[in-house]
Amino acid sequence: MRNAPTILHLDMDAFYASVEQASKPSLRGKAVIVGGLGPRGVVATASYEARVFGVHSAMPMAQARRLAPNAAYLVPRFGIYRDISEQVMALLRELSPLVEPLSLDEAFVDLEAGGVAWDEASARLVGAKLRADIRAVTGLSGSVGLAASKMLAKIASEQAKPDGLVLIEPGTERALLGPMSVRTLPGVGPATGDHLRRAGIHTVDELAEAGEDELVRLLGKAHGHALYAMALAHDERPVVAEREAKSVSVEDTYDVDIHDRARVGMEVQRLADRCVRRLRAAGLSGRTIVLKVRRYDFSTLTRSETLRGPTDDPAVVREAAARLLDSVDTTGGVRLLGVGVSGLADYTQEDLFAQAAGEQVEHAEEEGDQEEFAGEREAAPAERRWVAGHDVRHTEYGHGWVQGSGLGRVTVRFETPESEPGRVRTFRVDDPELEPAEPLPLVVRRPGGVDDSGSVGVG
DNA sequence: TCTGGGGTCCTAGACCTT
DNA sequence: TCTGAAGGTCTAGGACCC
Repeated sequence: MRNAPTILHLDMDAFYASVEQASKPSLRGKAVIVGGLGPRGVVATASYEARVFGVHSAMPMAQARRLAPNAAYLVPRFGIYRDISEQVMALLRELSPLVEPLSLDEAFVDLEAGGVAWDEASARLVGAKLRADIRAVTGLSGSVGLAASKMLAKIASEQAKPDGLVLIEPGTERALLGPMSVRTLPGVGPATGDHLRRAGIHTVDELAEAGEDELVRLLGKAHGHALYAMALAHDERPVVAEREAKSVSVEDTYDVDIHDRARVGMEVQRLADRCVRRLRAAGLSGRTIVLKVRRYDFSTLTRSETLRGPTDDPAVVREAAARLLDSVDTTGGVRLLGVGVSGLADYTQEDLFAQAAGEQVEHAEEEGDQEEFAGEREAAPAERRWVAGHDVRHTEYGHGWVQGSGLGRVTVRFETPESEPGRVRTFRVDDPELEPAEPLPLVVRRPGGVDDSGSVGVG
Protein backbone atom coordinates (compact mmCIF):
# COMPACT_ATOMS: atom_id res chain seq x y z
CA MET A 1 0.00 0.00 0.00
CA ARG A 2 1.18 3.53 -0.71
CA ASN A 3 2.03 5.38 2.49
CA ALA A 4 0.78 8.87 1.65
CA PRO A 5 -2.92 9.76 2.03
CA THR A 6 -3.35 10.70 -1.61
CA ILE A 7 -6.51 8.80 -2.51
CA LEU A 8 -9.45 11.20 -2.31
CA HIS A 9 -13.07 10.13 -1.99
CA LEU A 10 -15.71 12.77 -2.66
CA ASP A 11 -19.29 12.28 -1.54
CA MET A 12 -21.81 15.04 -2.21
CA ASP A 13 -24.04 15.61 0.84
CA ALA A 14 -27.64 14.35 0.42
CA PHE A 15 -27.13 15.12 -3.25
CA TYR A 16 -30.61 14.96 -4.82
CA ALA A 17 -32.26 16.65 -1.84
CA SER A 18 -29.57 19.36 -1.73
CA VAL A 19 -30.05 20.11 -5.44
CA GLU A 20 -33.79 20.49 -4.79
CA GLN A 21 -33.16 22.82 -1.86
CA ALA A 22 -30.76 24.90 -3.93
CA SER A 23 -33.31 25.10 -6.77
CA LYS A 24 -36.26 25.91 -4.52
CA PRO A 25 -35.62 28.61 -1.89
CA SER A 26 -38.80 27.75 0.01
CA LEU A 27 -37.36 24.28 0.81
CA ARG A 28 -34.07 25.45 2.34
CA GLY A 29 -33.77 24.32 5.94
CA LYS A 30 -36.83 22.05 5.51
CA ALA A 31 -37.28 18.28 5.37
CA VAL A 32 -37.07 17.23 1.71
CA ILE A 33 -37.54 13.66 0.52
CA VAL A 34 -36.77 12.64 -3.07
CA GLY A 35 -37.91 9.31 -4.47
CA GLY A 36 -40.71 7.36 -6.14
CA LEU A 37 -44.08 8.76 -5.10
CA GLY A 38 -46.18 5.77 -6.24
CA PRO A 39 -47.63 3.27 -3.77
CA ARG A 40 -44.46 1.16 -4.04
CA GLY A 41 -41.92 3.97 -4.11
CA VAL A 42 -38.83 4.15 -1.93
CA VAL A 43 -36.71 7.07 -0.70
CA ALA A 44 -33.74 7.90 -2.93
CA THR A 45 -32.37 10.72 -0.76
CA ALA A 46 -33.57 12.52 2.36
CA SER A 47 -32.24 15.94 3.36
CA TYR A 48 -30.49 16.11 6.74
CA GLU A 49 -33.57 17.87 8.12
CA ALA A 50 -35.66 14.83 7.10
CA ARG A 51 -33.16 12.37 8.58
CA VAL A 52 -33.91 13.84 12.01
CA PHE A 53 -37.31 12.09 11.74
CA GLY A 54 -35.61 8.77 11.00
CA VAL A 55 -36.12 8.87 7.23
CA HIS A 56 -33.29 7.35 5.21
CA SER A 57 -32.44 6.06 1.72
CA ALA A 58 -34.18 2.88 0.54
CA MET A 59 -36.98 3.27 3.09
CA PRO A 60 -40.47 2.62 1.69
CA MET A 61 -42.09 5.97 0.89
CA ALA A 62 -45.23 5.04 2.85
CA GLN A 63 -43.11 4.67 5.99
CA ALA A 64 -41.34 7.98 5.31
CA ARG A 65 -44.73 9.70 5.03
CA ARG A 66 -45.71 8.36 8.43
CA LEU A 67 -42.44 9.53 10.01
CA ALA A 68 -42.33 12.94 8.32
CA PRO A 69 -45.84 13.84 7.15
CA ASN A 70 -44.97 17.50 6.66
CA ALA A 71 -41.85 17.00 4.54
CA ALA A 72 -41.72 18.03 0.86
CA TYR A 73 -41.98 14.92 -1.34
CA LEU A 74 -40.43 15.25 -4.79
CA VAL A 75 -39.78 13.04 -7.81
CA PRO A 76 -36.10 12.89 -8.91
CA ARG A 77 -35.00 15.21 -11.75
CA PHE A 78 -32.11 13.17 -13.12
CA GLY A 79 -31.39 15.64 -15.91
CA ILE A 80 -30.30 18.41 -13.57
CA TYR A 81 -28.51 15.96 -11.24
CA ARG A 82 -26.48 14.74 -14.23
CA ASP A 83 -25.61 18.29 -15.28
CA ILE A 84 -24.38 19.19 -11.80
CA SER A 85 -22.56 15.88 -11.46
CA GLU A 86 -20.72 16.64 -14.70
CA GLN A 87 -19.62 20.03 -13.30
CA VAL A 88 -18.27 18.29 -10.19
CA MET A 89 -16.52 15.53 -12.17
CA ALA A 90 -14.89 18.19 -14.35
CA LEU A 91 -13.40 19.75 -11.20
CA LEU A 92 -12.08 16.33 -10.16
CA ARG A 93 -10.52 15.76 -13.59
CA GLU A 94 -8.61 19.01 -13.17
CA LEU A 95 -6.83 17.28 -10.25
CA SER A 96 -5.91 14.01 -11.89
CA PRO A 97 -6.47 11.86 -14.96
CA LEU A 98 -7.40 9.02 -12.59
CA VAL A 99 -10.98 9.80 -11.57
CA GLU A 100 -13.30 6.88 -10.89
CA PRO A 101 -16.97 7.92 -10.67
CA LEU A 102 -19.05 5.53 -8.55
CA SER A 103 -22.38 7.27 -9.12
CA LEU A 104 -23.67 10.77 -9.86
CA ASP A 105 -22.55 12.01 -6.44
CA GLU A 106 -19.44 10.00 -5.59
CA ALA A 107 -15.96 9.46 -6.99
CA PHE A 108 -12.41 8.42 -6.16
CA VAL A 109 -9.43 10.49 -7.32
CA ASP A 110 -5.77 9.42 -7.32
CA LEU A 111 -4.11 12.72 -6.39
CA GLU A 112 -0.58 11.36 -6.67
CA ALA A 113 -1.18 10.31 -10.29
CA GLY A 114 -2.25 13.88 -10.99
CA GLY A 115 0.91 15.25 -9.36
CA VAL A 116 -1.12 17.56 -7.14
CA ALA A 117 -0.44 15.87 -3.79
CA TRP A 118 2.37 13.74 -2.43
CA ASP A 119 2.03 14.00 1.36
CA GLU A 120 -0.42 14.80 4.12
CA ALA A 121 -0.14 18.58 3.90
CA SER A 122 -0.51 18.82 0.13
CA ALA A 123 -3.43 16.35 0.13
CA ARG A 124 -5.24 18.36 2.78
CA LEU A 125 -4.79 21.57 0.76
CA VAL A 126 -6.14 19.94 -2.40
CA GLY A 127 -9.15 18.55 -0.53
CA ALA A 128 -10.00 21.89 1.05
CA LYS A 129 -9.69 23.75 -2.25
CA LEU A 130 -11.84 21.16 -4.00
CA ARG A 131 -14.63 21.62 -1.47
CA ALA A 132 -14.48 25.40 -1.94
CA ASP A 133 -14.50 25.05 -5.73
CA ILE A 134 -17.50 22.72 -5.65
CA ARG A 135 -19.40 25.19 -3.53
CA ALA A 136 -18.46 28.07 -5.83
CA VAL A 137 -19.43 26.26 -9.02
CA THR A 138 -22.54 24.39 -7.86
CA GLY A 139 -23.60 26.04 -4.60
CA LEU A 140 -23.57 22.59 -2.97
CA SER A 141 -21.44 20.97 -0.28
CA GLY A 142 -19.45 17.78 -0.59
CA SER A 143 -17.53 15.77 1.99
CA VAL A 144 -13.97 14.68 1.33
CA GLY A 145 -12.08 11.69 2.69
CA LEU A 146 -8.32 11.35 2.24
CA ALA A 147 -6.35 8.19 2.96
CA ALA A 148 -3.80 5.82 1.51
CA SER A 149 -6.40 3.46 0.00
CA LYS A 150 -9.88 3.54 -1.51
CA MET A 151 -11.49 1.72 1.39
CA LEU A 152 -10.06 4.11 3.98
CA ALA A 153 -10.76 7.22 1.90
CA LYS A 154 -14.41 6.17 1.69
CA ILE A 155 -14.60 5.57 5.42
CA ALA A 156 -12.98 8.97 5.96
CA SER A 157 -15.54 10.80 3.80
CA GLU A 158 -18.32 9.02 5.68
CA GLN A 159 -16.85 10.38 8.92
CA ALA A 160 -16.52 13.82 7.35
CA LYS A 161 -20.23 14.06 6.53
CA PRO A 162 -21.86 16.42 6.28
CA ASP A 163 -19.80 19.21 4.76
CA GLY A 164 -16.40 18.23 6.14
CA LEU A 165 -12.94 16.83 5.41
CA VAL A 166 -11.26 13.95 7.22
CA LEU A 167 -7.75 12.67 6.56
CA ILE A 168 -6.66 9.31 7.94
CA GLU A 169 -2.99 9.54 8.83
CA PRO A 170 -0.86 6.66 7.61
CA GLY A 171 0.04 4.38 10.51
CA THR A 172 -3.21 5.03 12.39
CA GLU A 173 -5.47 2.92 10.15
CA ARG A 174 -5.72 -0.28 12.19
CA ALA A 175 -6.24 1.52 15.48
CA LEU A 176 -9.02 3.54 13.85
CA LEU A 177 -10.74 0.60 12.16
CA GLY A 178 -10.40 -1.88 15.03
CA PRO A 179 -13.34 -0.85 17.22
CA MET A 180 -15.64 -0.11 14.26
CA SER A 181 -18.56 -2.34 13.35
CA VAL A 182 -17.91 -4.91 10.62
CA ARG A 183 -20.74 -3.19 8.74
CA THR A 184 -18.37 -0.25 8.16
CA LEU A 185 -16.37 -2.32 5.67
CA PRO A 186 -17.45 -2.24 2.02
CA GLY A 187 -19.09 -5.50 1.03
CA VAL A 188 -20.53 -6.21 4.47
CA GLY A 189 -24.29 -5.72 4.16
CA PRO A 190 -27.18 -7.01 6.25
CA ALA A 191 -26.73 -10.69 5.30
CA THR A 192 -22.95 -10.89 5.85
CA GLY A 193 -23.29 -8.73 8.95
CA ASP A 194 -25.83 -11.20 10.44
CA HIS A 195 -23.70 -14.15 9.44
CA LEU A 196 -20.68 -12.69 11.24
CA ARG A 197 -22.74 -11.66 14.27
CA ARG A 198 -23.96 -15.25 14.67
CA ALA A 199 -20.30 -16.29 14.65
CA GLY A 200 -19.64 -13.80 17.47
CA ILE A 201 -17.83 -11.29 15.24
CA HIS A 202 -19.02 -7.71 15.67
CA THR A 203 -15.99 -5.44 15.21
CA VAL A 204 -13.18 -5.13 12.70
CA ASP A 205 -10.73 -6.19 15.43
CA GLU A 206 -12.72 -9.39 15.97
CA LEU A 207 -12.71 -9.96 12.23
CA ALA A 208 -8.91 -9.75 12.15
CA GLU A 209 -8.62 -12.01 15.22
CA ALA A 210 -10.86 -14.65 13.60
CA GLY A 211 -8.15 -15.27 11.02
CA GLU A 212 -8.27 -15.74 7.28
CA ASP A 213 -9.07 -19.48 7.31
CA GLU A 214 -12.09 -18.99 9.56
CA LEU A 215 -13.42 -16.14 7.40
CA VAL A 216 -13.01 -18.22 4.24
CA ARG A 217 -14.87 -21.06 5.97
CA LEU A 218 -17.68 -18.71 7.01
CA LEU A 219 -18.03 -16.59 3.88
CA GLY A 220 -16.41 -18.42 0.99
CA LYS A 221 -13.08 -17.92 -0.72
CA ALA A 222 -13.35 -14.54 -2.42
CA HIS A 223 -15.31 -12.77 0.28
CA GLY A 224 -13.27 -14.32 3.11
CA HIS A 225 -9.88 -13.34 1.69
CA ALA A 226 -11.07 -9.85 0.77
CA LEU A 227 -12.61 -9.18 4.17
CA TYR A 228 -9.56 -10.40 6.05
CA ALA A 229 -7.34 -8.07 4.02
CA MET A 230 -9.67 -5.15 4.72
CA ALA A 231 -9.75 -5.95 8.44
CA LEU A 232 -5.96 -5.49 8.38
CA ALA A 233 -6.50 -2.19 6.50
CA HIS A 234 -4.94 -3.68 3.37
CA ASP A 235 -6.55 -2.46 0.17
CA GLU A 236 -4.48 -2.35 -3.01
CA ARG A 237 -7.33 -1.64 -5.45
CA PRO A 238 -6.21 1.04 -7.90
CA VAL A 239 -8.34 4.01 -8.97
CA VAL A 240 -9.64 3.03 -12.42
CA ALA A 241 -10.75 5.82 -14.72
CA GLU A 242 -12.51 3.87 -17.46
CA ARG A 243 -14.86 1.06 -16.60
CA GLU A 244 -16.74 -0.73 -19.33
CA ALA A 245 -20.37 -1.65 -18.74
CA LYS A 246 -20.98 -5.38 -18.28
CA SER A 247 -24.75 -5.38 -18.72
CA VAL A 248 -27.68 -3.18 -19.65
CA SER A 249 -31.10 -3.71 -18.14
CA VAL A 250 -34.48 -2.09 -17.56
CA GLU A 251 -37.13 -3.02 -15.07
CA ASP A 252 -40.50 -1.77 -13.87
CA THR A 253 -42.34 -2.27 -10.63
CA TYR A 254 -46.09 -2.05 -11.12
CA ASP A 255 -48.34 -0.14 -8.75
CA VAL A 256 -50.66 -3.16 -8.71
CA ASP A 257 -49.62 -6.79 -9.34
CA ILE A 258 -50.30 -8.01 -12.88
CA HIS A 259 -52.29 -11.25 -13.04
CA ASP A 260 -53.22 -11.36 -16.70
CA ARG A 261 -50.70 -13.55 -18.54
CA ALA A 262 -51.24 -11.73 -21.84
CA ARG A 263 -50.53 -8.39 -20.17
CA VAL A 264 -47.35 -9.85 -18.61
CA GLY A 265 -46.27 -10.92 -22.10
CA MET A 266 -46.90 -7.45 -23.51
CA GLU A 267 -44.97 -5.78 -20.69
CA VAL A 268 -41.99 -8.09 -21.34
CA GLN A 269 -42.03 -7.11 -25.04
CA ARG A 270 -42.13 -3.43 -24.09
CA LEU A 271 -39.22 -3.84 -21.68
CA ALA A 272 -37.24 -5.77 -24.32
CA ASP A 273 -37.67 -2.83 -26.72
CA ARG A 274 -36.66 -0.31 -24.07
CA CYS A 275 -33.60 -2.39 -23.22
CA VAL A 276 -32.54 -2.57 -26.87
CA ARG A 277 -32.94 1.20 -27.23
CA ARG A 278 -30.56 1.68 -24.29
CA LEU A 279 -28.18 -0.88 -25.75
CA ARG A 280 -28.13 0.81 -29.15
CA ALA A 281 -27.78 4.27 -27.65
CA ALA A 282 -24.58 3.00 -26.01
CA GLY A 283 -23.38 1.50 -29.29
CA LEU A 284 -23.46 -2.00 -27.82
CA SER A 285 -24.91 -5.41 -28.46
CA GLY A 286 -25.12 -8.42 -26.18
CA ARG A 287 -25.20 -12.19 -26.20
CA THR A 288 -27.08 -13.18 -23.04
CA ILE A 289 -30.71 -12.17 -22.57
CA VAL A 290 -31.98 -12.11 -18.98
CA LEU A 291 -35.59 -12.04 -17.83
CA LYS A 292 -36.33 -11.00 -14.24
CA VAL A 293 -39.63 -11.66 -12.53
CA ARG A 294 -40.55 -10.59 -9.01
CA ARG A 295 -43.70 -12.34 -7.91
CA TYR A 296 -46.55 -11.18 -5.68
CA ASP A 297 -44.72 -12.54 -2.62
CA PHE A 298 -41.50 -10.63 -3.47
CA SER A 299 -39.69 -13.84 -4.45
CA THR A 300 -37.47 -13.01 -7.43
CA LEU A 301 -36.32 -15.31 -10.16
CA THR A 302 -34.19 -14.81 -13.24
CA ARG A 303 -34.03 -16.84 -16.43
CA SER A 304 -31.36 -16.34 -19.06
CA GLU A 305 -30.51 -17.55 -22.51
CA THR A 306 -27.19 -17.18 -24.30
CA LEU A 307 -27.36 -16.65 -28.08
CA ARG A 308 -24.75 -17.81 -30.56
CA GLY A 309 -23.59 -14.26 -31.07
CA PRO A 310 -24.23 -10.73 -29.80
CA THR A 311 -27.30 -8.91 -31.07
CA ASP A 312 -28.96 -5.51 -30.84
CA ASP A 313 -31.97 -6.61 -32.86
CA PRO A 314 -35.20 -5.84 -30.96
CA ALA A 315 -37.00 -8.78 -32.58
CA VAL A 316 -34.31 -11.21 -31.42
CA VAL A 317 -34.34 -9.86 -27.85
CA ARG A 318 -38.16 -9.84 -27.75
CA GLU A 319 -38.31 -13.46 -28.93
CA ALA A 320 -35.70 -14.62 -26.42
CA ALA A 321 -37.47 -12.78 -23.59
CA ALA A 322 -40.78 -14.37 -24.61
CA ARG A 323 -39.20 -17.86 -24.62
CA LEU A 324 -37.79 -17.23 -21.15
CA LEU A 325 -41.19 -16.07 -19.91
CA ASP A 326 -42.68 -19.37 -21.10
CA SER A 327 -40.65 -21.16 -18.42
CA VAL A 328 -41.95 -18.99 -15.58
CA ASP A 329 -45.11 -19.57 -13.57
CA THR A 330 -46.78 -16.20 -12.94
CA THR A 331 -49.95 -17.40 -11.24
CA GLY A 332 -50.54 -15.28 -8.18
CA GLY A 333 -49.38 -12.15 -10.01
CA VAL A 334 -46.13 -10.30 -10.66
CA ARG A 335 -45.05 -7.00 -9.13
CA LEU A 336 -41.88 -6.43 -11.19
CA LEU A 337 -40.63 -7.40 -14.63
CA GLY A 338 -37.20 -6.74 -16.08
CA VAL A 339 -35.25 -7.47 -19.25
CA GLY A 340 -31.47 -7.25 -19.43
CA VAL A 341 -28.64 -8.02 -21.81
CA SER A 342 -25.13 -9.06 -20.75
CA GLY A 343 -22.09 -10.47 -22.48
CA LEU A 344 -21.71 -7.08 -24.17
CA ALA A 345 -19.77 -6.42 -27.36
CA ASP A 346 -19.41 -3.40 -29.62
CA TYR A 347 -20.26 -5.43 -32.72
CA THR A 348 -23.17 -7.72 -33.59
CA GLN A 349 -23.37 -11.18 -35.07
CA GLU A 350 -25.03 -9.53 -38.04
CA ASP A 351 -21.89 -7.37 -38.51
CA LEU A 352 -19.77 -10.49 -38.72
CA PHE A 353 -22.04 -12.10 -41.31
CA ALA A 354 -21.98 -8.89 -43.30
CA GLN A 355 -18.20 -8.75 -43.11
CA ALA A 356 -17.85 -12.36 -44.17
CA ALA A 357 -20.13 -11.87 -47.13
CA GLY A 358 -18.58 -8.53 -47.99
CA GLU A 359 -21.99 -7.01 -47.93
CA GLN A 360 -23.20 -3.56 -47.15
CA VAL A 361 -25.16 -3.35 -43.94
CA GLU A 362 -28.71 -2.38 -44.58
CA HIS A 363 -30.29 0.21 -42.42
CA ALA A 364 -33.90 -0.28 -43.37
CA GLU A 365 -34.59 -2.60 -40.47
CA GLU A 366 -33.09 -0.17 -38.00
CA GLU A 367 -35.23 2.67 -39.29
CA GLY A 368 -38.28 0.47 -38.97
CA ASP A 369 -37.44 -0.08 -35.30
CA GLN A 370 -37.13 3.61 -34.67
CA GLU A 371 -40.56 4.21 -36.13
CA GLU A 372 -41.94 1.49 -33.99
CA PHE A 373 -40.32 2.98 -30.90
CA ALA A 374 -41.68 6.41 -31.72
CA GLY A 375 -45.14 4.99 -32.23
CA GLU A 376 -45.01 3.39 -28.82
CA ARG A 377 -44.95 6.66 -26.93
CA GLU A 378 -48.36 7.33 -25.50
CA ALA A 379 -49.92 10.71 -24.97
CA ALA A 380 -49.90 11.36 -21.21
CA PRO A 381 -53.15 12.34 -19.52
CA ALA A 382 -53.22 16.06 -18.69
CA GLU A 383 -52.58 15.55 -14.95
CA ARG A 384 -49.53 13.41 -15.53
CA ARG A 385 -47.64 16.31 -17.12
CA TRP A 386 -47.40 17.89 -13.67
CA VAL A 387 -44.89 15.88 -11.68
CA ALA A 388 -44.17 17.01 -8.09
CA GLY A 389 -40.96 19.02 -8.01
CA HIS A 390 -40.62 19.49 -11.76
CA ASP A 391 -40.15 22.88 -13.38
CA VAL A 392 -42.89 24.88 -15.08
CA ARG A 393 -43.30 28.30 -16.67
CA HIS A 394 -46.40 30.48 -16.58
CA THR A 395 -46.78 33.27 -19.12
CA GLU A 396 -47.71 35.77 -16.40
CA TYR A 397 -45.97 34.52 -13.22
CA GLY A 398 -42.74 33.16 -14.71
CA HIS A 399 -40.68 30.19 -13.51
CA GLY A 400 -41.88 27.84 -10.78
CA TRP A 401 -42.21 24.23 -9.75
CA VAL A 402 -45.10 21.84 -9.23
CA GLN A 403 -45.95 21.47 -5.57
CA GLY A 404 -48.75 19.01 -6.21
CA SER A 405 -51.59 18.08 -8.53
CA GLY A 406 -54.88 16.24 -8.47
CA LEU A 407 -58.61 16.66 -8.94
CA GLY A 408 -58.01 18.64 -12.09
CA ARG A 409 -55.85 21.24 -10.33
CA VAL A 410 -52.09 21.84 -10.20
CA THR A 411 -50.41 23.87 -7.47
CA VAL A 412 -47.27 25.79 -8.44
CA ARG A 413 -44.78 27.70 -6.33
CA PHE A 414 -43.18 30.54 -8.27
CA GLU A 415 -39.53 30.92 -7.31
CA THR A 416 -36.05 30.47 -8.78
CA PRO A 417 -32.68 29.49 -7.26
CA GLU A 418 -31.78 33.17 -6.94
CA SER A 419 -35.14 34.50 -5.70
CA GLU A 420 -36.69 34.79 -2.27
CA PRO A 421 -39.13 31.99 -1.31
CA GLY A 422 -42.03 32.40 -3.70
CA ARG A 423 -45.83 32.43 -3.65
CA VAL A 424 -48.08 29.46 -4.36
CA ARG A 425 -50.87 29.57 -6.96
CA THR A 426 -53.30 26.94 -8.19
CA PHE A 427 -54.39 26.43 -11.82
CA ARG A 428 -56.53 24.08 -13.85
CA VAL A 429 -54.36 21.20 -15.16
CA ASP A 430 -55.18 22.23 -18.72
CA ASP A 431 -54.41 25.93 -18.21
CA PRO A 432 -52.93 27.03 -21.57
CA GLU A 433 -50.66 29.59 -19.88
CA LEU A 434 -48.79 26.89 -17.94
CA GLU A 435 -46.20 24.61 -19.52
CA PRO A 436 -43.35 22.32 -18.42
CA ALA A 437 -39.92 24.04 -18.34
CA GLU A 438 -36.23 23.22 -18.21
CA PRO A 439 -34.49 23.50 -14.80
CA LEU A 440 -32.63 26.74 -14.14
CA PRO A 441 -28.90 26.67 -13.25
CA LEU A 442 -28.26 26.68 -9.50
CA VAL A 443 -25.46 29.21 -9.56
CA VAL A 444 -25.25 32.10 -11.96
CA ARG A 445 -21.53 32.48 -12.55
CA ARG A 446 -20.51 36.08 -12.36
CA PRO A 447 -17.67 37.48 -14.46
CA GLY A 448 -14.29 37.12 -12.82
CA GLY A 449 -15.13 34.97 -9.96
CA VAL A 450 -16.65 32.98 -7.37
CA ASP A 451 -20.31 33.18 -6.61
CA ASP A 452 -21.75 33.91 -3.24
CA SER A 453 -25.05 32.14 -3.51
CA GLY A 454 -23.90 28.89 -1.95
CA SER A 455 -26.78 28.95 0.43
CA VAL A 456 -27.86 25.35 0.55
CA GLY A 457 -28.43 24.77 4.20
CA VAL A 458 -27.36 21.22 4.63
CA GLY A 459 -25.55 20.05 7.66
C1' DT B 1 -43.89 -1.64 7.32
C1' DC B 2 -43.24 -3.57 3.09
C1' DT B 3 -39.61 -3.13 0.34
C1' DG B 4 -37.04 1.18 -6.74
C1' DG B 5 -33.83 0.90 -10.46
C1' DG B 6 -29.49 -0.01 -12.42
C1' DG B 7 -25.70 -2.09 -11.80
C1' DT B 8 -21.40 -5.47 -10.07
C1' DC B 9 -19.41 -9.57 -8.22
C1' DC B 10 -19.46 -14.21 -6.26
C1' DT B 11 -20.93 -19.09 -5.72
C1' DA B 12 -22.34 -23.43 -7.06
C1' DG B 13 -24.16 -27.09 -9.87
C1' DA B 14 -24.69 -28.92 -14.50
C1' DC B 15 -22.66 -29.84 -18.56
C1' DC B 16 -19.12 -29.97 -22.06
C1' DT B 17 -14.40 -30.37 -23.82
C1' DT B 18 -9.72 -31.66 -23.57
C1' DT C 1 -12.79 -47.27 -25.67
C1' DC C 2 -13.32 -45.96 -21.07
C1' DT C 3 -12.32 -43.13 -17.08
C1' DG C 4 -11.09 -39.29 -14.36
C1' DA C 5 -9.28 -34.70 -13.63
C1' DA C 6 -9.30 -30.06 -14.78
C1' DG C 7 -11.03 -26.13 -16.67
C1' DG C 8 -14.45 -23.36 -19.21
C1' DT C 9 -19.17 -21.95 -19.99
C1' DC C 10 -23.91 -21.55 -18.88
C1' DT C 11 -27.47 -20.81 -15.64
C1' DA C 12 -29.71 -19.30 -11.34
C1' DG C 13 -29.57 -17.08 -7.26
C1' DG C 14 -27.76 -14.14 -3.54
C1' DA C 15 -25.48 -10.16 -1.67
C1' DC C 16 -24.13 -5.69 -2.09
C1' DC C 17 -23.71 -0.77 -3.65
C1' DC C 18 -25.49 3.96 -4.72
